[in-house]
Amino acid sequence: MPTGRRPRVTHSLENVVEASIALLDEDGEGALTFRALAARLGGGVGSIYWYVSSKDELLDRATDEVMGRVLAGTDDLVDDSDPIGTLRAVSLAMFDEMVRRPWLGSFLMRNTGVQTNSIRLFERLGQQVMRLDLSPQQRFHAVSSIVSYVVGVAVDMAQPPPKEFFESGLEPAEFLKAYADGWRAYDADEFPFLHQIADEFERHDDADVFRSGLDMLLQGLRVQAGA
Amino acid sequence: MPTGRRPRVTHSLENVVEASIALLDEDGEGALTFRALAARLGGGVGSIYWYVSSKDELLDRATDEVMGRVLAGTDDLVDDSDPIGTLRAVSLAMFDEMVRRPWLGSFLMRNTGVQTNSIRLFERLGQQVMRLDLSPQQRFHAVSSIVSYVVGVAVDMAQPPPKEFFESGLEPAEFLKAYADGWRAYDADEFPFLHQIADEFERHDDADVFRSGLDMLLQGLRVQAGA
DNA sequence: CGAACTATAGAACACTGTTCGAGAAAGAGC
DNA sequence: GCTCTTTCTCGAACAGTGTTCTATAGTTCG
Repeated sequence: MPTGRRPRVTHSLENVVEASIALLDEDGEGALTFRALAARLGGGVGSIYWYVSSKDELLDRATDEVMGRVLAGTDDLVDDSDPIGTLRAVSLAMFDEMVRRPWLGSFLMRNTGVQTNSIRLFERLGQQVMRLDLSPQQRFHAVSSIVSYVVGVAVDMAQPPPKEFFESGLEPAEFLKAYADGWRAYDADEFPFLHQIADEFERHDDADVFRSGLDMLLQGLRVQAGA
Repeated sequence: MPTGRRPRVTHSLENVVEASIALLDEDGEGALTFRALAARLGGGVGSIYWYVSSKDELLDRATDEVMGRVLAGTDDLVDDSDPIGTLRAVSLAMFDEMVRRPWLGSFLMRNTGVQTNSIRLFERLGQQVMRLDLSPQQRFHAVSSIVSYVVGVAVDMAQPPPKEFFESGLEPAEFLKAYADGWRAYDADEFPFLHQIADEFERHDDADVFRSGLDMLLQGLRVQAGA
């Protein structure tokens, strides 16, 4: 029984990581500060350092936690009879999670010492590539490239729309149009590609773009494996 | 003639951007602070805000400046008779610059409103893709994917080696080995891929990996274009 | 009960980007 | 020569950050 004063709060690593993820989900990367986190946990700033030795470690732990969920969620996507199909399915699952949590991309693959689940995902992709007729070096290159591509798209999506978006309260579609109009403002003779592409960009879907590039990559892999 | 007191310094946007790039080159992203920048310019902190309205803009300007140099440096790489070869050459030039300046990757493609040269590079890639037999949508997807891949690799390389590297003063090669040993410490049955790959990783060259993935991507593009 | 350990709390520190206002330098008009 | 205006410099001050430190509350265990 507390002796009258406000009772002290008690934390745990799970609590801390969970609250961190919640803050990141709600308001993005900038919302995760030790003070905001402490307030959410109902305690003091210093306490967090009992469980985590720096903000970097906190971010790594949060990232690793959601990567763990991705890993678990892709368990039944593994189909050993179709390695490339599995590569595709797992990559798409990662993409989905990145759509759900745009902050993920910024921290992915930062400190593989702590982010064990990222390594597990790396391994999962690798095991599929092992079923293809490739040299170890080719396998290493293939998985590295897929990861780089996924991370690249992730970074793209991690960028919040400029603040003008929030200020002028435009719909996402309208904002896309405004962006495309920015391209159309360039000189048509000097920038033919920008003009040809503006329409596509205006009605594009991130998932389509992602899938398209992924399929190019996998097609290249297929050719390399001599299928 | 100054009246005895220390004479005032005079700046320019070029000066400011130049000094920023120098700081970034010398000690990385963390070294660029307004105070360090002011000290280097021999003036006060406030003056910088006359030329630039925020640190984000400063970073955008610095990034755009070096992208401009990449753009200029790739002028003579353009070979209209070999679109895919040109895509490859331009991408490799970007990779080279990212090796030289690891901080580049972190800021690439952040604010296309300010980073005009990034758009020009986008256009340069696009014009090559326009020579292939593809739909506008396919072209848009192709260039976006290449850029995502390049940025993904850039981000990989932007990560400074953990501080243990500086502390223990290891050679780069030894550090790579230490990293590979970390992989070998995982259970061999559960992580067959990690083990098969450890040797490759230990003696890998970033440029090889980059080229390999790029070629996969371009091979996929070639197939799509029905060549 | 008392000692040892685990864990919490919040003030204090060093550092960041940014704002602000005072004022110096340089022209423009007369 | 003198003003008035504009352009630009400067550094103190502010709000916010991650991190460190120390006091101390709660718990465990002998």
